[in-house]
Amino acid sequence: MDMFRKRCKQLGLACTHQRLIIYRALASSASHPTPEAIYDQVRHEIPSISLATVYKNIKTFTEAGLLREVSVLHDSLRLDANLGNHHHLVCTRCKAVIDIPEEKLDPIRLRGKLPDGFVADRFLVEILGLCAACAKGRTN
Amino acid sequence: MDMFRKRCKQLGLACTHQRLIIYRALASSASHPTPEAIYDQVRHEIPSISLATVYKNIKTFTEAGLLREVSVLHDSLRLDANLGNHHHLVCTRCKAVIDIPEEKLDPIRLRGKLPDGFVADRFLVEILGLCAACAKGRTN
DNA sequence: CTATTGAACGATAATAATTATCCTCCTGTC
DNA sequence: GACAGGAGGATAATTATTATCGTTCAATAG
Ligand SMILES: [Mn+2]
Ligand SMILES: [Mn+2]
Ligand SMILES: [Zn+2]
Ligand SMILES: [Zn+2]
Repeated sequence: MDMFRKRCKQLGLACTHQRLIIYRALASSASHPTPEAIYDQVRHEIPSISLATVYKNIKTFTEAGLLREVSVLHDSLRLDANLGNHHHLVCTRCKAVIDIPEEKLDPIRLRGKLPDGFVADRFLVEILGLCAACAKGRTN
Repeated sequence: MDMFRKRCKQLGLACTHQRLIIYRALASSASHPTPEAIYDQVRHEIPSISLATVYKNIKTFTEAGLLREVSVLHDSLRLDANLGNHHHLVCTRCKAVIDIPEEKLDPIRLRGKLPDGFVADRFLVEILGLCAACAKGRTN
């Protein structure tokens, strides 16, 4: 956890008490928590912390590469009337979603058994990257 | 598009003018639109339509299996401090996210070239299904 | 074709999630 | 220890989504 201090220095971020606790809460969790869940966790140690601080630091950490968002498209509901099996290209910058046929990938196959009693229904594959427009220039 | 009338009858849904136009907007779009985008599109034909109607019918269609949501976890931000390569099991009922090592799947590999000028960065795989608790009983 | 009726619609309020604002305070540096 | 700028806290504002409720319309029976 002293490694966190170093990373902050590298990144030019102040290593505040709040940041340390927030990061520790995240790093010690296996549940992929929401901002609210982190807030609830952190309040055990810093009862006076503001939810806005949690949000701000989540963003800061994510931009710094200390954290990842589990889903790129969580900001707004996106719908698909194409019920056939296919995958998606997702532009991480403009959030464009482009169909690609499933034959464009080697088949997705499990090796061995899943943990717990998890019952799998289907595989969802997103190829993250930049769409043509975003890959080129600034303006999209 | 007359097939839509049939599906509605099968499902016990009234085939309203609004539903027809909303569904047509979705079916004819390749962009995986947001509810707002559908609303804007539909308003060309039904200027008086309510945004709430669009939301309600999106939900109706999704529950009926006429539509799919592109991302299962769009409702709230979920964070991950595990930066190593791994995949996720996602419970579609309680939204639990569980890590699985990438060796649990055959490697994801592209066959041939991607369309457009899309520049891929990484593959994101989610195994959708039910977690142990949700697979068993009602209460979770 | 008309009457009937429950489902669906439109308007809008309410809730939830996230971001912005602004003033105060603390970390990092000298 | 003093200083400056970034960071935190409180809270307002914004955005996304859902709930409420009175009115209207699609489906069906007569
Ligand atoms: Mn699609
Ligand atoms: Mn993970
Ligand atoms: Zn793009
Ligand atoms: Zn579950």
